Amino acid sequence: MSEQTDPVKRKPATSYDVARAAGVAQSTVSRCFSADSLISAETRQRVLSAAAELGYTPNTLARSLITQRSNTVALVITGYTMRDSPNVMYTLADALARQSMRVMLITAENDEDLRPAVLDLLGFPLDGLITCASMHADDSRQFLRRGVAMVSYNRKIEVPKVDAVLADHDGASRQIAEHLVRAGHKHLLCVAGPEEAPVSRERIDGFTAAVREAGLEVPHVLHTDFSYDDCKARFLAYVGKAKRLPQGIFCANDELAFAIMDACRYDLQLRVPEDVSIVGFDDVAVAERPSYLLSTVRPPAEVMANKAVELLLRRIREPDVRARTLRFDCELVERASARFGKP
Amino acid sequence: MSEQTDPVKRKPATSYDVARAAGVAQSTVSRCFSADSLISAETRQRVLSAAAELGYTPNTLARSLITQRSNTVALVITGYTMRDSPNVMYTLADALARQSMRVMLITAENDEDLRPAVLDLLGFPLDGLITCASMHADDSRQFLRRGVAMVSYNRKIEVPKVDAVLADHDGASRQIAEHLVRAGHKHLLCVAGPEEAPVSRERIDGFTAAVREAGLEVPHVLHTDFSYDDCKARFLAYVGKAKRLPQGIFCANDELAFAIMDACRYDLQLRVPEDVSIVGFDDVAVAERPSYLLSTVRPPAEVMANKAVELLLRRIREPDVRARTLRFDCELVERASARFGKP
DNA sequence: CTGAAAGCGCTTACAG
DNA sequence: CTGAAAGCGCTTACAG
Repeated sequence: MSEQTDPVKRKPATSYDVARAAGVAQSTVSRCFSADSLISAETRQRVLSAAAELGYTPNTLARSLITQRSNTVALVITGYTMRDSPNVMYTLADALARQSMRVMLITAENDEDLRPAVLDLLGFPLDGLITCASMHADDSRQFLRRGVAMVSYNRKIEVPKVDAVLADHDGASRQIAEHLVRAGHKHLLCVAGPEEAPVSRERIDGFTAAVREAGLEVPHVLHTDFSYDDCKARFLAYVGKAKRLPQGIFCANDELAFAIMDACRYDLQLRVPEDVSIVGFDDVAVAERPSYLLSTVRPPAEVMANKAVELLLRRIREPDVRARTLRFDCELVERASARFGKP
Repeated sequence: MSEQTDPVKRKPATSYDVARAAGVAQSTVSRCFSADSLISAETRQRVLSAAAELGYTPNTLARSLITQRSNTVALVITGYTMRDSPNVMYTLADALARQSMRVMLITAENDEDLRPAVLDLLGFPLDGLITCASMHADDSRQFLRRGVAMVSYNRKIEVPKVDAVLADHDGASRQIAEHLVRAGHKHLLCVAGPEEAPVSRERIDGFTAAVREAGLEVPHVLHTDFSYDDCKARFLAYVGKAKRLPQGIFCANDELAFAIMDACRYDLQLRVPEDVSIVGFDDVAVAERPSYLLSTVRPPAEVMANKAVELLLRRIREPDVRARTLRFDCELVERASARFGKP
């Protein structure tokens, strides 16, 4: 039986192996792989070619242990948010990668399921963490205590030293309400996610507050699990036993609005917007297609994601500056699915 | 000026700190945090409460360095795939998390941009890597050489010891072709992604091969950048100067099919499927909505993702078993957008 | 410019 | 059951 080493099982080469091959000290090898070290061109050349020969790359884990920088940022996100706005996630990950940060992805179906995975991360010396989900204040403090910089994306957070990037859902929802009221809609309906979904809640609250302030009857809120099917079913059930059809429907996001629009058109044979105005939120790609032409609200998601990364990097550099909350205006996108009243 | 330590800047407690607080050796502390160590209940109790007091969690980096297991798997995925099938990514990440694996996310807009980020990862002692993008064979070998288990998701890969999980795009596309031919469609068109997109190519190749074998004229292939707008524009331009309209259109994915359907209905005033049959691929959620009712193909994406993780774990345990390629049948989903001929 | 040495925070034989 | 010691693979003062 030969002693040939199988390349698959061979352990990666270390700086000692390279040092031996190049006839230098291990510390010299190390210097060749850090940016600003004084190394003679000739030595560097020899070391680098020995390294290439052995397929050597410095072990970043060992490096992190000693530099106390892991160059790793955790991205915490629920399955729902990921499926619903994959682009937010892509933009965050991409912006991080461009800053030479590694991205650790923490995901689970909802905030509660996320928690064990998040806590498990306490043992990993992260440089930073961006959360697109609501975290327990206690958990956040644990991370802060370990020196992890934190930024919250689209979730309010009341923990000191945690920055936040928020879309002004409240303001946009109020504008929608005002437009619908001004156009003469009297009977309004809201279609929301689950009771506890924070973004949905914010949007619906803003809308109903503005309707109340306009002196109209406060709209009924239909809660759903955010899915198309559930939304459609609940809406049809609601309409079935309601005294009258709503004239305007505000949905906490575009997917809900599509379900409502389909239900109105294909199940109830209503014309949109002649019989009913429908408004969504997010401006996903499908919204502008001719089959929907959904009036909606566009939060500046990419800008916000890039800003979140910027805030995070700043906080990594200066951990003790006061927490900043950046609030971004959303753009109203008026299409054919709703009658809006101009001021 | 007081010497009060700011909790935010305090370095995380180490096992030595806990040992001192509990009056035991550092190695004893370590034992309390590994599963199957012999520790007296009393000692463990004392150590654990000291640890809780200090907010101590073992540093997984240091642990990995010594155990040679990082419990980390890299997920390599392009922006396109991520936006197009966020659910694949979620399923992969979730399955990994359930196996107590950490997930490192590597993303970039396309295969080429992905490369630097992937190579950067060579320095991180991964346990495994799942790629949803095409990797250079050389790069794959570098990982294998470092003992990283690899699985390719929906990309053929010819490197030994790399497992693959594939949908049978070829077979499904051939079936679509046969159905369209049998229903009497003579003039067919294919709408593809970019020339080099591997999944798109596989689907289109299967379709055109079957059409050729059926003795019909080989369909023209319209290449697009996968975006709705580009697809629509190129299609309308093509139709504008074509001698006749195609009777059946096969699209490499559902998004392209939606663009084609909208163009047919709203720009060309054609009826679907009376004037033209349209078929997509993927069965995204929008496909079954009443505004589209798209006939399409459903690859068992969740099953495949779970299987990919299963293969990966198996290969982590047994690095040297022969490479396996699992090919999954897709389901034809017949809706209203195409006339299919029954055999 | 280069080397010898200490140390990052752990795990794990090895004794006792 | 517990402790002392070696070592995982690096970086970085400290000398020279």
